[in-house]
Amino acid sequence: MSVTIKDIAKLAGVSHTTVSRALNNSPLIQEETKARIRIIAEQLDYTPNYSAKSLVLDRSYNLGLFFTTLSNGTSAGFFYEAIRGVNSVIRDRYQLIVKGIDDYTSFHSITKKSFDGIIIVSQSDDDQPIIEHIAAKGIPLVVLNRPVETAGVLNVLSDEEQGAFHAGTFLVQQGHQRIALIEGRKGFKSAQNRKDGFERAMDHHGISVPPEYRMPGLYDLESGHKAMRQFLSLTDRPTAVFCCNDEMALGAIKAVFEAGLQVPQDISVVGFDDTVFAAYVTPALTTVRRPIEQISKEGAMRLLGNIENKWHETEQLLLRTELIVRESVQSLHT
Amino acid sequence: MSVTIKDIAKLAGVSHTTVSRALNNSPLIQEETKARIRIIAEQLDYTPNYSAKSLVLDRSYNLGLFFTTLSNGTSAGFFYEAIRGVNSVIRDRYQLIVKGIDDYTSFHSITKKSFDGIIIVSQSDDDQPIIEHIAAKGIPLVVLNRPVETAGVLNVLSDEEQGAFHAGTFLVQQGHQRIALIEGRKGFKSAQNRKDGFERAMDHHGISVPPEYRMPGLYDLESGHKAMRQFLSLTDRPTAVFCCNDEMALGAIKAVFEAGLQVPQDISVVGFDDTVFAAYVTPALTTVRRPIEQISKEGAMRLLGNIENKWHETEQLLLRTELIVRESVQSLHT
DNA sequence: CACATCTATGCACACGTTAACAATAGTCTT
DNA sequence: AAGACTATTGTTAACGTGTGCATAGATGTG
Repeated sequence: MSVTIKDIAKLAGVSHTTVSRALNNSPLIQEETKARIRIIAEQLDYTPNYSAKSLVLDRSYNLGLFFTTLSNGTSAGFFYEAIRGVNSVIRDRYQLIVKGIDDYTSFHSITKKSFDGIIIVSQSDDDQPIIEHIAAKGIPLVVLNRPVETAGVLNVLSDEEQGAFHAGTFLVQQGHQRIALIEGRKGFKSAQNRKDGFERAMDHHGISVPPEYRMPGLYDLESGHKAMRQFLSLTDRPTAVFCCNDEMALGAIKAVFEAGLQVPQDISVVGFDDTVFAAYVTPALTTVRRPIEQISKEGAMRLLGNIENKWHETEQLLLRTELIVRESVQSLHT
Repeated sequence: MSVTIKDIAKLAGVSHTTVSRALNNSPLIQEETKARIRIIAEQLDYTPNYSAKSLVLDRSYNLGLFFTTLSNGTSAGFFYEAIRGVNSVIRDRYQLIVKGIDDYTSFHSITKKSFDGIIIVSQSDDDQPIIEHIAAKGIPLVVLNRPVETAGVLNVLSDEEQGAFHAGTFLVQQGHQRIALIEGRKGFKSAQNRKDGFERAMDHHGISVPPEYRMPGLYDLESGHKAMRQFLSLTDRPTAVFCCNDEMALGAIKAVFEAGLQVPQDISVVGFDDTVFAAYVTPALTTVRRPIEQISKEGAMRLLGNIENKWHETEQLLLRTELIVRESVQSLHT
């Protein structure tokens, strides 16, 4: 039905071996012959059968891009930027297969034959089993966004603990003492890191955060909203709230306005991630920027290097986060 | 290196054909034999080589999910919901390959062998060539989000013109007369539809929209911001602005606040899409909801039906949009 | 000129799987 | 009891491509 190298061979009056070599630009074939074969291939609109190639070359031309989950807790902006970053690096060379790890009932089908390499955007320690599985199968792997110790696994992430530390410190420097925290989704590593960084900042500046100034969150708008309402109901309410991501910050700000109060005049809010809308909400959100697209690009480049040079570099790459000061924090200094 | 059916055959003392049949649960094989072979396969941790299967079965187990572009103009929320919807339908049965159409330099590699089916989330008439190409190759195809006439192509979309008509009508009903428009990205079909619906509403209610009440936009925050600044500089500024998506609406609202004015007291704003944050901005955004996840699920289901039953249903499915009234529109009736 | 060397091409097989056809043994029918 | 039929398994080829080895002609070499 579709055109094969044998069809080309027949028309060119050569063996299919010669066609194969010609199309792969083997030095064994005369330039003249190559040219002739290429023209015929072109005319017949020949496309190689990748299944056949894969079978004999033992390469799948597939890269996996796995997220902890596609259903919940992964923010859209994050997801988008990650895919975009990876895609911009791999372009034509591989097909990008997107999956949620929680969609797998068994890792059985993840083999060296079906993936030339895998990128995991990991948000949770629960991803460890799949990481071990992939590493054990000897598939080139890079894990983004979460520190991983597994041998032979590349690792690219940003220093979120440090970012949160800066954000916390900034609040203190602006004169805040009563500072509350809305935590990230339980089980997500980033949630832990951000909380840790925040608390280190508080400790470092001798500020204590009482239990009623801590609320759990789910990284979504609604949980930020709910948490802030809780804070507002306190008799001694905080003057500033550190939210573990921008979406929760947005929900929190909403709650403040609904209570008839102002951000930042009555209460200051800090987010994390610097999502696209952070600059455009009112007030513009002070937040911590995390170079997601750079992380995914860097990760993809390292993965390709690893696949193609068969060269394992286990070093961890830690990219810097950056505090972006906008308008959502009030200085309490007279 | 890796386990094949021949290895299993050797251990089971049968031919590899029997193993193949057993693992595919062929009725030709005795239950007892099947059981024995399955156990051995399990023990050896056998995984079929999909390249080999593909080669002989002439199926790739791949579904393509193509977007007009991954780089620009596709909003993150939209992208996320589309992938999520499709993914939830296909689950284990296929691998989902995500691509931007503008990444293709040639459609040459898109063949029946490499994709069992394709879903295009199309935003622009410029996608027509690839649609024709895929249809010509006889690959099952469903186009989402944009009307398509090409024969044999399934089509699922929402009635955006109607949604925009409702939004425009709503503004008029609230007593607005001076109504401005921030358009969507040029070349995007949705931009045209939304504009058309809006204008039909204006015509229908006998309201004219002068040229200075029309600004181009790019579907992003910044262009909405810029357009609104333009409107605010008019001596006779509009009382309401219809923005062709929520992101531009958010940018527009920002511009209003920056000018020291209030939404909706001084100026009303309507968006389109009902993105996750629409309910959480201040004021909560009145907008048109578009069932993206439903569209993508419906599209994926139809595609699978088409692939598996080889059954072409060319009918177009038009899903309803819905006006979500929140707080960003002021009623001008006393 | 006989022999070695090099160049361009072909032959045959391999990759792992499925499927058409063949073969064998057992069961049923009349 | 012979022929037909059934149930189960095996033999062999096929899918499309790449590669080790053989081959044939050309060229060089002493």
